Amino acid sequence: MIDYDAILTNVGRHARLDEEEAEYFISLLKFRRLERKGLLLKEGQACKYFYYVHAGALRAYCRDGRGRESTIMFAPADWWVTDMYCFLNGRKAMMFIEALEESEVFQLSKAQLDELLERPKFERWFRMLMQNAYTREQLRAIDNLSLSVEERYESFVNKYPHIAKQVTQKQIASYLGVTPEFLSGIVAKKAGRGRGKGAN
Amino acid sequence: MIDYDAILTNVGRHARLDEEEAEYFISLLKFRRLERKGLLLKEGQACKYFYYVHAGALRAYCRDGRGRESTIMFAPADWWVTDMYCFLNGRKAMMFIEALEESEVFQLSKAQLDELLERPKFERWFRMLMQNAYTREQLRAIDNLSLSVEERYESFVNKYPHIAKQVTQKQIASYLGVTPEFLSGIVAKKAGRGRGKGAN
DNA sequence: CGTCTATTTGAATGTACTCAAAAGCGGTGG
DNA sequence: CCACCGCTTTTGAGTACATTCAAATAGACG
Repeated sequence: MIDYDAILTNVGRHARLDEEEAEYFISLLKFRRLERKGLLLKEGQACKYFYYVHAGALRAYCRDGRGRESTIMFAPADWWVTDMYCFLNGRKAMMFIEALEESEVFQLSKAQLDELLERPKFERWFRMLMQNAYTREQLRAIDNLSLSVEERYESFVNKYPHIAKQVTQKQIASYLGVTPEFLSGIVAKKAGRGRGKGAN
Repeated sequence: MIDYDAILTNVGRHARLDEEEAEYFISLLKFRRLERKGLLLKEGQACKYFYYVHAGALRAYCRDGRGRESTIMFAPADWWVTDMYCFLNGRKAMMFIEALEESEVFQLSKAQLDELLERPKFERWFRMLMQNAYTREQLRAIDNLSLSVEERYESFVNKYPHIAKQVTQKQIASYLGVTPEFLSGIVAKKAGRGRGKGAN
């Protein structure tokens, strides 16, 4: 019925699972479907689950005092996402996680993850996820500290060309930490300079 | 001769080691002393080691095209530090790691870490390090995206009061991503408003 | 004590934001 | 299929935030 191939392949990238392990892993997952703009998590809620995006795309963002949104990360198909700090430490969520389009996810609770982590193979798998997430965040921090907005935009598009096509410019602006109006100007300038390479 | 208590206590926070494990761990460490302004790592070098700060304090930073420095992290005593992305992926370093004062570190090579990670207890230890590092970076990213410079400065001082006293204002400015001149103004304004609370 | 660097101050400049309004685009219902 | 609605994108004027450059002062270290 439900297709577990993608998620097993994903986990398999860091842990070679045998039959029993694969079945055990799958037995913990709960499948969930979301309509466009549906929320998996709201600020203030308990953050109970770690999500694997099976289809569609999600966005995690925070809202500050004045209602401005900051996009923390995009999670297209085959990514894992949650408000990790709050999930791991049992705090109330600081983020919203929203479906950018109709999506399907598998969820894993904290207790289930802890159970998984008792097994060395799964601990390695999760260690690799955290390690990659950390280095990715660090590279992002370097970009934010040392590049101009234009360069950050380029860097984003280069790193995540697929995401850049999937999401609105406004959402990219909120990921880069600038206003949509300002990013619009930057993109127009680049398109002007770069004629010839453009689509169509 | 060399005092391993601190580093064993540090590791012990996430992994209860028995005699054999502690000795094995210690056998992998190389002790190293650094004078003030000494460099553990330079941009472009192979990043071979993961460092534990036994005494003193380090700073990891990048330099961009125009020579501007961005501080990635401070590593006071009892912290671990390296250019993690380059260390784990065998790339040439993007960062400098410098001693802010006379310091002592233990170093662990990539091969040694990989050996350690074959043991579940050490894998858990390292997983916890990566997990904490990731969530810390993510919280920093949220601060950078949603707070004003003044608020970011406050947040930094609240999170790391000890570091804030140990490092120069210029270094804090480069951590926050602003010029030292600008931060100077902010700090003066806060001190003016906050009279009465200030240190003598 | 002298040197080197950090910090402060200020003026001029540049970068990014706010607010407002128009134009574009996609989806929905009639 | 068309017309309308809501949201995104664009454009521009005015403003606020942050940088640059320069010079004076203050602190730290040898």
